[in-house]
Amino acid sequence: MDSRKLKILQAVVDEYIVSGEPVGSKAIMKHVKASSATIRNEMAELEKQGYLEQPHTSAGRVPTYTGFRLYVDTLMERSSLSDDEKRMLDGMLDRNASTEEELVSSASLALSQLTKCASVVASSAPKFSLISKVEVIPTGKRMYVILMITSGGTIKNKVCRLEFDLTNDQLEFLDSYLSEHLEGVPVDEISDETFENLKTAMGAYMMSLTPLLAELFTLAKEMTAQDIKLSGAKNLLTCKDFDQAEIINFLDSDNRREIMKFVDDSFSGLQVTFSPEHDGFVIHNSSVITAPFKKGGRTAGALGLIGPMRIDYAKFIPYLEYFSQRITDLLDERGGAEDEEDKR
Amino acid sequence: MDSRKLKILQAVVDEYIVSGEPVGSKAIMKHVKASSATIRNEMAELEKQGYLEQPHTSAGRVPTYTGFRLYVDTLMERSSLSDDEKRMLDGMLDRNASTEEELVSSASLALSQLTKCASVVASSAPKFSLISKVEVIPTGKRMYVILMITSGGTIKNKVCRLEFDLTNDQLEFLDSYLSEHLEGVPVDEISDETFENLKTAMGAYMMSLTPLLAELFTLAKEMTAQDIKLSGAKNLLTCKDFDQAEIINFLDSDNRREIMKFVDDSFSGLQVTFSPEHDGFVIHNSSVITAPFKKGGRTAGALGLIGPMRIDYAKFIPYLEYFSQRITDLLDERGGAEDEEDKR
DNA sequence: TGTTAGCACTCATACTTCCTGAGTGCTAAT
DNA sequence: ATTAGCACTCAGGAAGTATGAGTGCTAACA
Repeated sequence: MDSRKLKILQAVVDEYIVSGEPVGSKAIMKHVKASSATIRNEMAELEKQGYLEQPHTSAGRVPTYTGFRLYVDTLMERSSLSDDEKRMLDGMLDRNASTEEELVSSASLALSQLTKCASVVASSAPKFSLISKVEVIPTGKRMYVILMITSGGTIKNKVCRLEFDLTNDQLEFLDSYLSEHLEGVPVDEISDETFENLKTAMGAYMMSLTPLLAELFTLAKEMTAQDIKLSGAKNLLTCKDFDQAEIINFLDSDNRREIMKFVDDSFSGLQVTFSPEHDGFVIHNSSVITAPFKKGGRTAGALGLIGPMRIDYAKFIPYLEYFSQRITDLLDERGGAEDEEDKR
Repeated sequence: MDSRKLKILQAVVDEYIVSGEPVGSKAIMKHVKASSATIRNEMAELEKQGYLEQPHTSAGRVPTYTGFRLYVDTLMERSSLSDDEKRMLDGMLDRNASTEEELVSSASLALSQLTKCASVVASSAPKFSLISKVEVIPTGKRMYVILMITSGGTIKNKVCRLEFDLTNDQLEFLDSYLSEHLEGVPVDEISDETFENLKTAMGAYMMSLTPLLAELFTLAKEMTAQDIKLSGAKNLLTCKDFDQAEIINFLDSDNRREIMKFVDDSFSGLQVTFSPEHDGFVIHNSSVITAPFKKGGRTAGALGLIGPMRIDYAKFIPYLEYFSQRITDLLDERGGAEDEEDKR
């Protein structure tokens, strides 16, 4: 492909990103040394090739997603972060966060504020962490709380109501059995089988304990469930590139499902995806940028940005990369010791 | 006030609630035996008295909030629930909910779906409950989880990172001290003073434990914090009676603060409030209906509905009342035993 | 004296019509 | 291959024109 044509495409995208309006041949003259007529000819060809399109005959051109693809993959000139910017981004991270979740959330919040887009955090973290504590705590007549903590610092609990009160014997037995057989086990290795073993091991106590064990089991499942959190969703509502009804629909729907669609691919590295590339992503005209972050050398989750296709990639991609890098650093810094312990 | 005039006002409100358009004199003729001219005269007077207003000269009348007030307080004919309706509402309650929160949430969700309004749950429950368990659990190098459970079944935890690892001695001492001195104490009696006492009691351990105690203290505070949960907020977005920008603003803002404004008054009994009556409630043209529910004879929270002023009060108020009654029943049914225990 | 029929008047809303200008494609000259 | 020039297109705004629902007022009526 002609180098001038590429330059023109780049110019169209650049202009479109800032203006949001179809770009005409005259506007391109600022970027490319050629007359408007020449540019028009080239643009007509770019349109034939599928990189541009015209909303209507007498309007300028708008990039198609294929055009954006080419732009993001090869044309775009990424701006690198100044020290000031880095400081600013650092300042928005909650370095005092005591949990991974809080740290990543603060990045997500910052991103959504900086970009006026929605931001998402997808964690796959629990998969690699071990159960470090299971406890059953009585909290009232026939009420029990099951508490589970992983080495990664995730804590969840479930309340369980039984038909009968447990005797001290039962509780003691249960407690010691659980700590003996579950602590140190990777969360994602808890399976139906584990559950069955557990039930039979309970022997005579089985009948009364089954509902409790069932809860325990679903709790373990919930711990491994991929957690997805959206922040700044309202930014999408006020974004004029989107159809409001569509956004409302999205916010209403179980959007985690939707978001999953692209999260799975995101763990391998920075990725930009456009809605038409993801069959059936509900928000038309949107793009999603994701960057994974690591913990102890392993991918622990991803940070993402959902916005219109017309987004300042050159600026926001570095933001995203910087955040994911910082998160990785911070998690390693503080997490190193813990991980060692886990492996013991 | 003339009985015919009241009838006319009632008719205007009734019509307006279903149509959402200004109501003209002809439309009223269906409800009141009088010519349109007479009705017009009466309406002119109702306007002078502040119950109605005209968007513009050649339009019908719209009730003012004073008009709505009169309607809700004295004019409206509440529909009583049929057995079928009751069954339907019952079916939407999650009777298997193991916590109060889940139960009330299910009612809130149901309400928002039935009414196409936003629904809110305000719980003041923790105020009356006792701490039934405090535990500090080590979960990794220098990482500790503080767990707190109340008799009401609320469970919260906080992660805390210390500068140094605690010795077994310290942990043991802490644990026994906490269970001895905090368990059984009403959550809302935890004060700065308690905190200070705690610190001095720690004696030699104080230095290392202070950050942990601080977290413990804020955790206790969080337990008493009034919890407010909004569901079905997107219904407000699609409601044409509202200004979308205003709603987005509301959703964006810390709306709990806003909602607090009327929640406080709501615990005494069913209440309908209109936005102009609440100085500065962000959503113009809205009304809020709240109904308290009880637990063990004491108000434990309130269920609320936020919608446009033009809302089917006759139908929705009974819904709300029914739900809050059912919740009260269910909580007493199952909670009775627990409460006894609490008082012990 | 209260009620009603009739009529002139108002005004938001919707529909048309017209205009403007940004932008195009094509042709002919360079 | 590039460019100047020109005729053409068409979205979007401005201005004008119905339409009709609804009003207030007046005068007649029971």
